[in-house]
Parts: sequence; C-alpha cells; structure tokens
Amino acid sequence: MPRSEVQALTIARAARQAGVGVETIRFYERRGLIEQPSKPSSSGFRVYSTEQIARIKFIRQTQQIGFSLHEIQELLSLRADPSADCSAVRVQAVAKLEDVRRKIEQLHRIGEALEALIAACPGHGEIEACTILDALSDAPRDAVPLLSLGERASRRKRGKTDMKRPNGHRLSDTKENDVKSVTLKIEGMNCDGCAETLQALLRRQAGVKSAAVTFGDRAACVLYDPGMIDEERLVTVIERPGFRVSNRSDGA
Amino acid sequence: MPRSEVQALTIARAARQAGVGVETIRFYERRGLIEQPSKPSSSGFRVYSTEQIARIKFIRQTQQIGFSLHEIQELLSLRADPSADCSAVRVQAVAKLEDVRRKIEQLHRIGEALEALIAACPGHGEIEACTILDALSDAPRDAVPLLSLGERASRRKRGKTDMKRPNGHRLSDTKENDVKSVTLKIEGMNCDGCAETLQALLRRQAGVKSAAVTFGDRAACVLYDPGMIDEERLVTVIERPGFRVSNRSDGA
DNA sequence: CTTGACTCCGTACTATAGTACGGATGCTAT
DNA sequence: ATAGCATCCGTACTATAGTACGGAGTCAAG
Repeated sequence: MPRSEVQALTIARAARQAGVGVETIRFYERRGLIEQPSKPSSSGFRVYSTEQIARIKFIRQTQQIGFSLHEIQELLSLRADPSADCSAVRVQAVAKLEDVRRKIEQLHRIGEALEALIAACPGHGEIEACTILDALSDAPRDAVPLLSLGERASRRKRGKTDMKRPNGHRLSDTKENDVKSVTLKIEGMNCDGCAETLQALLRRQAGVKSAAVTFGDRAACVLYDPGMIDEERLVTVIERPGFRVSNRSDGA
Repeated sequence: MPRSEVQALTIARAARQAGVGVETIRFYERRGLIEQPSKPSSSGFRVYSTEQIARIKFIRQTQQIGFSLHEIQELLSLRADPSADCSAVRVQAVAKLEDVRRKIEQLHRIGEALEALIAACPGHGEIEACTILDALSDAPRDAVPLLSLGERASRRKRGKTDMKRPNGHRLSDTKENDVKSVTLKIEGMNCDGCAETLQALLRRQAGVKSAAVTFGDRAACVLYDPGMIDEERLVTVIERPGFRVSNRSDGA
C-alpha cells in the first residue's frame, strides 16, 4: 500500500482541505448532504475523494450567500438527466436562478451604497449620504449623465417600460434606408449592469442603428444596417466578453 | 386627532408593510437593530416612520444574502460622518464591500451553472454537465489567486493567450508610433462579468491599442493612440454604461 | 507493545434568529 | 361602558446549523 507520499483523505484531512470541522462533515453526512464515503476494505474509516471535498466547499460557499442547507440539498440534487423527469427539474432550476438573480441585485445595491459611503468618507465638504440606508435611498441612480446616444438607458432599478414592442412593426418606418432587426437571446448575463454594458458595446459598432439589451428578457434587440454589419459579426461582438448567443432567428 | 384616513403606523401595520411579524420587530428592537420608536405623548404604543420600515426591509433583504444580524448591525452603523473617525469606518466599509463582491462572484458562478443546467435539460443528445457541481467544475474559475491583472475569467472555451504581460515594458516597444497609456480607476463594477464586458467595449474603440480591465483592481489600463482618441473620450465611453471614473492621472 | 493521534458513533450542548404565550393595559366602535 | 381588538412586556419555546463530549476501536511510530 503506497500511502507514504499522499496519505488517504480521511475525515480530518478532508475537513482541513474543505475548511470545515470534522464534526461538520459528519453532520452533513447525517443530513444527507453528502453520502458517506465508502470505507474501503480494511479500516472502517471514511476516505474522501476530491469531488466530495468540492461538494463540501460548495455547500459552505453557497451557505455564505444565504441559502439554507435544505435549499443547497435541492440544488445539489438537481440533475439534467434525460431519463428523469426533466420539466420538474427545470422548474426548480429556474426558480433557483431567479433567487440567485434577486440576491445579486440586492448585493449590487449594497455594493454601490458601500462605494458611495466610501467615496463620501474622506470628503471634507458637506456630506449627504451618511449611512448605507441614505446611500441606498439616494440610489435611484439617475446621477449619471449618459444622454448622448439618443435613447436613455434604463438605469438599474426596474423601469422596464423601455423599448420593447415584442414583435411590432416599427422597423418598416426605417426600412427604406436598409435596416434589419434581430433579437438575440443571450446567456451569461447575471446582472443588470452587464446588460447595460453590453448595450453600450453594441451601440458602438459601426452599422448598428440602435440596440436595447434587457436583462429581464436576456435578450438584445438590435437594429442594424446589413450593408455595414451582419448578424455573424454581432454575435462575435457579444461573445467576445463571454456571453453566449443561443438563438439566431432574425425577425425582419 | 386626524386618524381617519391613514391610521398611525403601529407595530402590526408596520410589520405587515415590512413583511415581518410583530414579534420580529420587537426582537430587532431588543437586539438594537432598530431603535424603539417614540410613543408620542398619549398612548404608550410604538409608531413607526417610513424610514424605519425601510430599515426593517433592509435588514430582511440583507439577511437573505447571507449576512448575520450582527453584520447588518455593523452595516447600519457605518456612517460617513466627518466628525467621527473616518478611517475606521472606511476600513470596515471596504471589508464589507469585499464581502459583497465575493458573494456576487459566487452567485454569478451558481447562476451560470444553473443556466448551463437549464440549457442541458431538454437536450436529447449527450449530456455532460448533469448537476450543478458538474456545471461548476466545467468552469474552472478557481484559479483566481494570482495574475490579477489579466483577464483570467475567460468564460467557457476561448483561450487566453491574449495580450498581457502584467507590468512588462512592452509599451516602450510601441512607443515610437505614438502610444499613450492610462490607468483609470473605475467605480460601479460589482462583478467580473462587467469588467470583461467593459474591456471588450474599450478594445472596440478606434484608437485603442489594448485594454485590460480588472475587477480586482477596479481599474482599466488602456493603451491608445492619442492622435485618434483621447482620455476624455475614453472616460465618456466608460461612463456611458453607468460606470464612473474616479481618477484621471495617467502614467506614461 | 505502548503511546498518541485519529476515527467511530451517539448524544448533548450552543448560538442565531426568530415565534409563541399570557397576563395586563389601552383604544375605539357600538 | 363594555366587547373586542391591538398593544405592552417578559419569558419560554422552536428550528437551523453546527460544536463538543466521551467511550471505544484503529493505526503507525517510537
């Protein structure tokens, strides 16, 4: 038995690697969050695999962001298994994703409030936003000018009311000077800020007449001059920072 | 006493508005999270203001994202008060902001994993990423510690191998054909994804030779041709999607 | 072959964050 | 004025998520 170099990952070593206590691992086991690792042949000791360590770390990290062990258990048991009932899993996953997004939104808000607080901190002049709550309530965030490219961009907060007109035919107005429109489904956006940044990115492209990216729909609606830019190029632009375009059916 | 229209916000009404139980409000009071509202003159009953309702809602929401009541108390008592000791507050606020960022990162990771799971779900073909853990480990974003100046991240696929050279002096190479470099401190980024998107946005600008935006440093390092674009313009580009540039000292 | 560190298991204790109870008092509408 | 609520306060209970304890067995080195 070559155990000289790397000793088997018994519970204490596993716990140290995962950053938890031994008792915690046993507790998770009892809760059914991790299955009891096989105790191979001799020695009735648990021996852990790196996957199990990763699982424990995941549990810990996910707890840190406000999920209960019960919820984590649900997360862990989601499987995109074609043999299992997929739609039920999908429903759960979508619900959890919404949870995650809500949390991200809240964190963004707090993050910005903290930034405001930090920025206000060493100021010698007058200060208005003195506490996080002040900073938060000041945060309808319309303070940023923007206004240059025609459309206003719906800043954080809701205010959907933005472009839209799901399938309306206002593009016929602009048809003569050769415009195409396309709606691209975009994956990988997890916050409103990303959507806005992507929108600005698209609008900078030569040939793009207008672009509206909404986080809620996970979609980008782009009006462009097909003589100057094409859909392939748009997709490339979108995917460069790490998003994915999951559809390509254009609607014009 | 005009109480006909809007009745005073006594504890039960306040609780309903804040979405908590009456006992919870009293509990927060005892914990010192909210001060006991004055019971004005007659009637020894608590009467709440809308600010206090907001405070309670904040407590709730902040709990949802994994902060303990103790931490929330710290958050709430941070004040950018010039009379108070500012540096101590600053240190705390910065620490909390880091917390917030870490949580956002984790949420982004989980969000992406869930998206992958949902995407894999109704597929009829082969499936590799069957569980969140699979989906997470496919995105090996664990290697964060070093090389913060790069744009590691690099979502799915996409080889890094990009430009880079942390602090190397390759800009002297390109010096002769008129290049300036500037490092801009950027506020308003709360996630890695935003940084990447902003980076892509900058790189698309005519006149920008190279751009590296790091979330960790909250900074953008840009090499540009001053004959084609200037710092003012860069700042405009960055601020359009909602970021703020907090410095302008260039370093070339 | 003994010693000390590690493991097993079950049970018991702790901290956090509420939630419920219950008797006394207050408000207000019939 | 009195029934029927809401409110007051303190205390007690609950659920979640560990953490600690203790006795017994296991392993590896001195």
